[in-house]
Amino acid sequence: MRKVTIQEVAEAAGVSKSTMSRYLNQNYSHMSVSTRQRIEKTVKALAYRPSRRAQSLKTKRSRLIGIMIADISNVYVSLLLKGITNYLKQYDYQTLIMESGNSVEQERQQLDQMLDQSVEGIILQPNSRLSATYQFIADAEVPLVLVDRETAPFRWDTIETDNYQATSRLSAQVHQSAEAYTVGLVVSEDVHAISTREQRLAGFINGVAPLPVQTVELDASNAAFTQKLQTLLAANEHPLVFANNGKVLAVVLKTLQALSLSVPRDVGVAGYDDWNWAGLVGPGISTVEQHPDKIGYLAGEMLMKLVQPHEKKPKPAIHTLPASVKFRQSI
Amino acid sequence: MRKVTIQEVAEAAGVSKSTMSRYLNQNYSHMSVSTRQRIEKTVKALAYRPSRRAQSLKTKRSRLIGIMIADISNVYVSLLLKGITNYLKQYDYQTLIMESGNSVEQERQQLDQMLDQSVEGIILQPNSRLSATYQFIADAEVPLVLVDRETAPFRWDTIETDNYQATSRLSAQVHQSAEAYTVGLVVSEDVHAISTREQRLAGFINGVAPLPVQTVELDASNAAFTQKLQTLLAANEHPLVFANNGKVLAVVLKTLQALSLSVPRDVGVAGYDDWNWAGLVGPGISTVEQHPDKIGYLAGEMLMKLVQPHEKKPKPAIHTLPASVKFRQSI
DNA sequence: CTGTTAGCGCCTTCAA
DNA sequence: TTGAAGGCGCTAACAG
Repeated sequence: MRKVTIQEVAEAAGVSKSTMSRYLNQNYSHMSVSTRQRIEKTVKALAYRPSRRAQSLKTKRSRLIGIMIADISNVYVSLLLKGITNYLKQYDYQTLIMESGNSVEQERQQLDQMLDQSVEGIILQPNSRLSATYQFIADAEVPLVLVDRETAPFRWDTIETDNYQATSRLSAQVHQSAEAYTVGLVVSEDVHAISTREQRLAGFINGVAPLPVQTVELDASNAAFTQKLQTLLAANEHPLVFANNGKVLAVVLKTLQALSLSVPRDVGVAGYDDWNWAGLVGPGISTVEQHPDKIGYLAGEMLMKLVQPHEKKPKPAIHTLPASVKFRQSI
Repeated sequence: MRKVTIQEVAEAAGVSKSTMSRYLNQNYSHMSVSTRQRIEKTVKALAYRPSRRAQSLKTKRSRLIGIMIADISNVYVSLLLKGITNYLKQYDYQTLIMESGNSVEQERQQLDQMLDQSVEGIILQPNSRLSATYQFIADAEVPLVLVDRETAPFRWDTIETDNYQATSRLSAQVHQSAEAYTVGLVVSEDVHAISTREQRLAGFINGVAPLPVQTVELDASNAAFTQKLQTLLAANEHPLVFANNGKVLAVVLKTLQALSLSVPRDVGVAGYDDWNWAGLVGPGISTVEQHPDKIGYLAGEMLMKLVQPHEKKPKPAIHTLPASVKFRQSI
């Protein structure tokens, strides 16, 4: 049962390809009712469905939108995707999802492939902080919306969390705490690679001020963190550990468990939670909860505005969404 | 900067479209080195990239494979996707990802759209248990691989976890426990809708036998579960609660926390864990950990075998992957 | 070694 | 109200 073409249905219905095409595009204006019904029946009988490829070759509309994220196994990202598809489902668009694996080169390759597939628009969680990196997308005249992270200088619609504010509010809780912390320890992946991480670090420093703040970078292993922590404890410090994202928070908690450290007696803990599980762990971990689904939904909305032919295009802007701060017993 | 076509590069390089096409498809066999280099330079200068749509219209190869899952925000699914893309990245294929929202009708619509986009193959987490539901895909001669769940009668390659075995092994731990459980309580979404859930229920009953087993269905709220649990406790039962998937486990744990019940003193808990967080919660929750990334990877591999033109097609089979059972203190 | 020609499946004037 | 013809960007014989 090979795919049937417009030619074949047309013949079966006893009309020309042009008439078929008119039917498909709902140009019923000047078509006799009888022809229309005849075509309708034939289409149903043959289970005919037009080929998008052929259509789009002609019309330049692929009905494809590209979504480029850093890591698809990330919970934040999966909720983001949920939000995007949730908005897009009312439209007749399909999503081409690719992941960059946090590599700028791979990202570029994948984006090129997206363009090759003639996507009509792109939602991007950028790996690079430079707008110039993505200029080629604008050159190809493909609408672009950034999510989660921003690039400089400002150029495209960007939807992100209010990281500075939220982190600041959460970490300021340290001043209400019965525990007397002597140092803040921010655990993060490469801080300066991504705008978001920098914003959170800055927010933390602001929130706990005048407490001194140290940072430790988390790579493949947790060795650096473990060592840093033990050094601090050996020096009789009382650290407040801050995990800069959900993945890091998981590592931090597992490390503390492995070291049999008590929270918040030995160390305080706070951080970003993507899983919504932090409330169940230990005494309840104080966290920032983002709303990636909302970010995705809004990104979908923005992109559709840019893609739809007849909408007036709004000026690009940065949209900052508030995050929820959950105060629990871990500080 | 509109997209440049093969025609334009050909003219710029002073060759015909055919020669350009040969270059693109690496048919260098009978092409003078000078032409080749000239083309190479022009292509680079104009930043030319061929249009996949046009190519595929001719060649019937879209380089697109469709992935249809039930719920994209599910952690299991995001790891599954990771596994698939992880395998596919060595090939030049893009993924069209859609979600069915656990609805058979929506699933059908989306699958139709996938076929409209001329995907070369489909990986499907089916919502229906009937193979007949998906016969139209076979009719369209599009290779199909099922993941996570199976349909009957057997017809396509299927990659899934060994749910019965794993659940059985985990729940058999009840016989080693110091706690004297009097009843098993399986919490699940609609058990008979999905093969996987039935397998787990059966495995649980087998593992805890001869302990009596009750079930409770989880819908939007946790009310039914809460009530059932309180009834059992009021009757002085000592229940072992089993959460049939990761989502349900989260609800169960949050409910127990809300009721201030102690684990395992008041109730024992075990279940399926998608997050890998269960070890951090309470006394450590005994769980089955699946390996969705491996399922995805294998699914990608199977599909590529079916899609690649020159491979000999293996007979379809059901591939059952073992899960890990983590014994912790919650039983 | 390279160009000419004829489509792939559909849409879109232009005529009839 | 309908059909014929041309073309979207590319590939693949077939010539030369």
